[in-house]
Amino acid sequence: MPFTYAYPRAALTVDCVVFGFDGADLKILLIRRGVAPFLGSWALPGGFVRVTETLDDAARRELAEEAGLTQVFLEQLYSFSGVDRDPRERVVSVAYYALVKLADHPTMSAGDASDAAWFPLTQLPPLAFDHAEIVKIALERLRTKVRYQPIGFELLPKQFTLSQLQDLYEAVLRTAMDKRNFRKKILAMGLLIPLNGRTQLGAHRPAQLFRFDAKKYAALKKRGFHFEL
Amino acid sequence: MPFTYAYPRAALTVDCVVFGFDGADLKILLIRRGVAPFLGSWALPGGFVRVTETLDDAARRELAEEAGLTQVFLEQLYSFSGVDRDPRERVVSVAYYALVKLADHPTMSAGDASDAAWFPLTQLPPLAFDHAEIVKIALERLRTKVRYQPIGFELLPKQFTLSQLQDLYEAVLRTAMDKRNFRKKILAMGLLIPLNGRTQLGAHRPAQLFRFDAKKYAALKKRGFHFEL
DNA sequence: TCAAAAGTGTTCTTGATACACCCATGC
DNA sequence: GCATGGGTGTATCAAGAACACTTTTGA
Repeated sequence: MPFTYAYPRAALTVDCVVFGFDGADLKILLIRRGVAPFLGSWALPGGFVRVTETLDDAARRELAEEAGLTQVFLEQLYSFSGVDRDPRERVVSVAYYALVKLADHPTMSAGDASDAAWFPLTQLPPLAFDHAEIVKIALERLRTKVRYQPIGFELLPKQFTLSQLQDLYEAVLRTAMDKRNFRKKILAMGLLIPLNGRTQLGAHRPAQLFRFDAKKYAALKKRGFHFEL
Repeated sequence: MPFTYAYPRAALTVDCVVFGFDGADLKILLIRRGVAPFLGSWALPGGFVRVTETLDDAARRELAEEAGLTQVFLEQLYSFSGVDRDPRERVVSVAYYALVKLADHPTMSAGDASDAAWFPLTQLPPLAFDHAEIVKIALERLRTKVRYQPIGFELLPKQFTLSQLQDLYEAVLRTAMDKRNFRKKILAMGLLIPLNGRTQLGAHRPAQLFRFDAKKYAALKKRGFHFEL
């Protein structure tokens, strides 16, 4: 059932850079390709956009199909249009980045995709197409955005300790931060709600758990508040 | 000469939000449509992406064809994909925003487009398609970006006074700024080169002209400097 | 000489930085 | 009782905010 047009058209795809944090390293989710081209290579989850869906719809559908991920933070990143980025034909890809609570999706053994795995950013394998470039842009975006919007919480479990939060920021921004100043600043915003539960983990003093107060943030933002860390 | 594909494909367009500054108001460039749909309505300059060109190429080509603009600051903004955003068929549009030195392109009587005109942002006519939404997103981007990247200079002539620069920031950010503090801060960055010429304008004290030192900025940026105003 | 925009310093307040020790727990 | 990470306060320094008058020119 062919579809014909008066002028040639590029194919349209979405690709998703999915970030996760395991408490130590920032990681991204890759899928091993089961079809040519780049058969057997690692690639970003993604695929063709259907003519009946928006780009956001397509990105969410691909995340669900290829990685079993739903309900994740997802934001459009950039559109990539190099004329030869796909060896088969002209393909324009709209890239997204997603943030997932790795601890909540335990071990995350992927969906129906042939093969999916988390890679630390420092140990990425060679990637198909121009996906290395897309990852680079996504990382830049994450680094700048995490500083002035409270999106870091999307990478942590709903309940987290201040040390976990600081570890996350240090991993994303690749900088060491002073513990007292970090706690002072983040608590001064009044966006973290202390919970009565506690965490024990290993053999140490239990830490206070917090959750991010999204409603309060939304209200403050309307009144001109700017998150910044 | 039809082109056929196994699956239906969306058409792909680019649309450009072109900002200009006349010394008092921030303006955008609109084109009056000469074809259906929205015949006679005002719309953003833009058009279909050819299968042989990148998105950036397409945006620059459309700016040249429809508005006679070349050599302008141009940056990809966001991709819009509402299923019904074009009444004819499925069209995905990649939006760009451009900054032009309005004073250098004098009166800017447009290119070969049937009709082009500059509108102050406060007095925009109804726009075709979802272009009002695109303008809104572009304006948000401009407002956030102008504060931490030196792109404001793209809207001023190469030589400008500090008052012109401050007027620009006040127009874009819609805030009043203190003259002494503004000058102190911007000069402290060391990115403005004072010129020996002077401007006279009306019947007042001449003002020192400056130009932006793009080379110095590039060098500083590499060493971790962050522009911020 | 007047109107209009250019230009210039200091004080105060606020937020950022630097820094070291005790606490609670499991082993 | 010891190893491990959790938790806390102050003093200093830098940057941002507030603020009013003199200068230069053309008309």
